[in-house]
Amino acid sequence: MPTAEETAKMLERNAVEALPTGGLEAKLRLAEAEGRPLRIKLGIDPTAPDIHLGHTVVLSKLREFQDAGHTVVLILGDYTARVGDPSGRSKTRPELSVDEIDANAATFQEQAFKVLDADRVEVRRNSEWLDMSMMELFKLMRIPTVAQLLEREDFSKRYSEGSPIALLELLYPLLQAYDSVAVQADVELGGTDQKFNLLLGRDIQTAHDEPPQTIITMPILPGVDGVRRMGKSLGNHIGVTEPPEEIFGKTMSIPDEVMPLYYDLLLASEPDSALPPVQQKRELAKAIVARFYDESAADAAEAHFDKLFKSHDIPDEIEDFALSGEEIHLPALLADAFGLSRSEARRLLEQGGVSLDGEVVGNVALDIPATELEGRVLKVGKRRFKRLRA
RNA sequence: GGCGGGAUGUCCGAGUGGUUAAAGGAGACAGGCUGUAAACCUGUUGGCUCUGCCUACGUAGGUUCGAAUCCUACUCCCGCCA
Repeated sequence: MPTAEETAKMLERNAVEALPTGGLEAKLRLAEAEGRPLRIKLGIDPTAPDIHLGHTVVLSKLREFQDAGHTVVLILGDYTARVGDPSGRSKTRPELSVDEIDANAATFQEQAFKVLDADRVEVRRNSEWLDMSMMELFKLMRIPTVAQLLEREDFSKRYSEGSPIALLELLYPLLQAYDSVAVQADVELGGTDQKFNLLLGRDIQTAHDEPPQTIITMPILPGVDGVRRMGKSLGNHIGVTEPPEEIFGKTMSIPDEVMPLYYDLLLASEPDSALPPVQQKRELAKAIVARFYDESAADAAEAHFDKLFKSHDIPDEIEDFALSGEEIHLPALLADAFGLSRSEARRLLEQGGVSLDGEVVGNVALDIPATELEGRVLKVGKRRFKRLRA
């Protein structure tokens, strides 16, 4: 049985900050003394339907807590999603409909269980308690000052450059903080961008005569561009439910510089420096696929990758696309098959980005009889394929 | 409530009556090089029945041969005063 000190050290591995210093260890001792598991809180606002690798950094840390015998309280922020977390944002979040939020919450929960142990988790929705009375809200609003809120970098930046900040956004941290009161959190996790919100939770708990939580911030995983944080709205994410080939391919496209970070945050290991970089990245990509699927899927994804990008072959399975009509107008075909506009299709043709059975199609003969296209493989760019069927 | 400033393409941002589908940058896409990496080079980046046509500079009108550019109203944002 590891001591509280050892456990705390293990759990604080690769965290950016754990505050207050020694707080986690004290919480662990308390749990031991009271003979109960700690309640580890994570709040996720279901603003987008899918969980991506960025989320899994924090989820994996939660898993470690679970494995150490503690309870995870996963809060689906169905109520806060309607407010919109301003953290790190340069503009107000778009408003989501209740239906969207519900649908997102459902898939989120399901996907979170790809990482979490379903037996040691309590799933809550913050609409359970945030639909509060004005008096309760006033109590919250007495605690932080306007100056404290405006000092945050995201707000102060927006304020100084003249971008609007809705009063509601100022309120967001309070709501998240109140979640900690509602679920009696011992520890709360979040990305480094959540530090303010997490710390405010401590003040709000104290004001409600509850012991303040310990907070742990985790590093932010950069997206496939290697620069900005991974986020669906930034289009640089790798979703955990994406097909194995996609996860593999997207992982291969990350810049080398962030590879060690990916290894550390996603696999809790280091790249094998004896291997050439490309091999290191392959191992990374395979390990990530294997984590969300299995070894054989990882091997298949790698094989698929090689086929496409090493031997410039076509993939084993290509979706069929039914041709309609006798004479096929190429731009129209491309537009329908790949969801492009016809103008876009024309440009691609001009630039040699379209090929049929491996042969580049220029923009000369734009009308082709359907019979000539039957069974041929249409390719756009490097990785979009359709098999044509008359 | 009063006064002043502002709203431009995916984003940022130039443009104050006439080759302006709108400079520049970012992003994205395609091609080259490669390790489908990054960097770098080239091209493209509103739509279409595509050597032309249509639609676009917050919204709706107006002035003019001609408007993103001038006028009026409205909407929204920012600031100052209260």
